[in-house]
Amino acid sequence: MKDKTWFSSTLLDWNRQSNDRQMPWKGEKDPYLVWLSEIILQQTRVEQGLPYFLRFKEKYPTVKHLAKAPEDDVMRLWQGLGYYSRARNLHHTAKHIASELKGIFPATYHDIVKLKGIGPYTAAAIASFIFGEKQAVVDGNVIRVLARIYGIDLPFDTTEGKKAFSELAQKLISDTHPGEYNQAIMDFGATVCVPANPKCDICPFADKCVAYQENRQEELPVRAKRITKKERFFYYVVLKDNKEIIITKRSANDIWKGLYELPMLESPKAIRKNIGEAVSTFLGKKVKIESYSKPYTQQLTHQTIQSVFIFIDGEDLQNVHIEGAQKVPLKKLPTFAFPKVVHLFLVENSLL
DNA sequence: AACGCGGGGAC
DNA sequence: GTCCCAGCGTT
Repeated sequence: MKDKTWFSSTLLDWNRQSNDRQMPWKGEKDPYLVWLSEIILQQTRVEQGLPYFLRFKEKYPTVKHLAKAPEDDVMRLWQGLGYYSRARNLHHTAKHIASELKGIFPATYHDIVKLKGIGPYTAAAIASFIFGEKQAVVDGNVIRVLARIYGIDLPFDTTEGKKAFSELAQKLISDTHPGEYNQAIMDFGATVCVPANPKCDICPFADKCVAYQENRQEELPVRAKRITKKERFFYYVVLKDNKEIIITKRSANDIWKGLYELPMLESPKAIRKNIGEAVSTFLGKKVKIESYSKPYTQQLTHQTIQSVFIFIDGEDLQNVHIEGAQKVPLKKLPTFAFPKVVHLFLVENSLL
């Protein structure tokens, strides 16, 4: 019979009998390290985030180490992981904790959720794992597990849907072992109730699972909105001599904010001719194009970006003036964080 | 309430 | 190709 604790006790039984998922931050009692792991894992698979967690823990073992690091160093360590606002907010909050909170991490969900970069999910995770507070996490795993077992076809990416899943999650969480419960439901979603081809044959909920009983596993959960991709065309200008190169920092509220790149001209559509003119206008002086790199196509979640790198013939770096640009020794390039495509170009051309 | 934000892996 | 991933901040 489905009594009040049916869900949580079934889940905790599964966790103790069948869950062998190991991760370095599991059981961690230092709130800084749990916080760090949770930020890294936002919208990121464990396997992808793991090496980053180990590198951050090694380089910044405490919140104070992180707080006194230059932002460029933090971005450099985050390079390649994506969603770079996570790194900026992580650093911002580390400085806030070190200076305003005397290095002490807040101890309640209410106070934790106020921190920049920490929302309902991360606050619930930290509050329950570290402080034993009864706050249910709601992430992609939890939504999928609950949608299937309880047959919820309300779209989860709406205000109404979010509220419904949060309330159900909070109703189901274990009174006595909230932290273990939160960990278990996410492990369960990540290993058994997976998005495609869930392992219903070994699922302890199967006989009560609405989705399984009605064979609707692939239909649940329901998302309301579909992602629309936009196309963008980036034309990068390689301005270098034997020892220096010109780079710029992305500062607009756009993709890759906080990272560095080469001077770049963006076009709403592919420029098929007169690229020389466009580049000359961009640089404010007549230039002759020496050659082009191969086109680099990058598939991101919300946009497709095609980038071409343009080599300029006989350019004199002294006479180039680009707003916000800086000339740096080639040797120093490894200290800057670049978007994946720029990094790849630099590596393929032996500049990095 | 709606939108923007990376990169990688599974299918 | 599409979808999803230990979500969040901004507008």
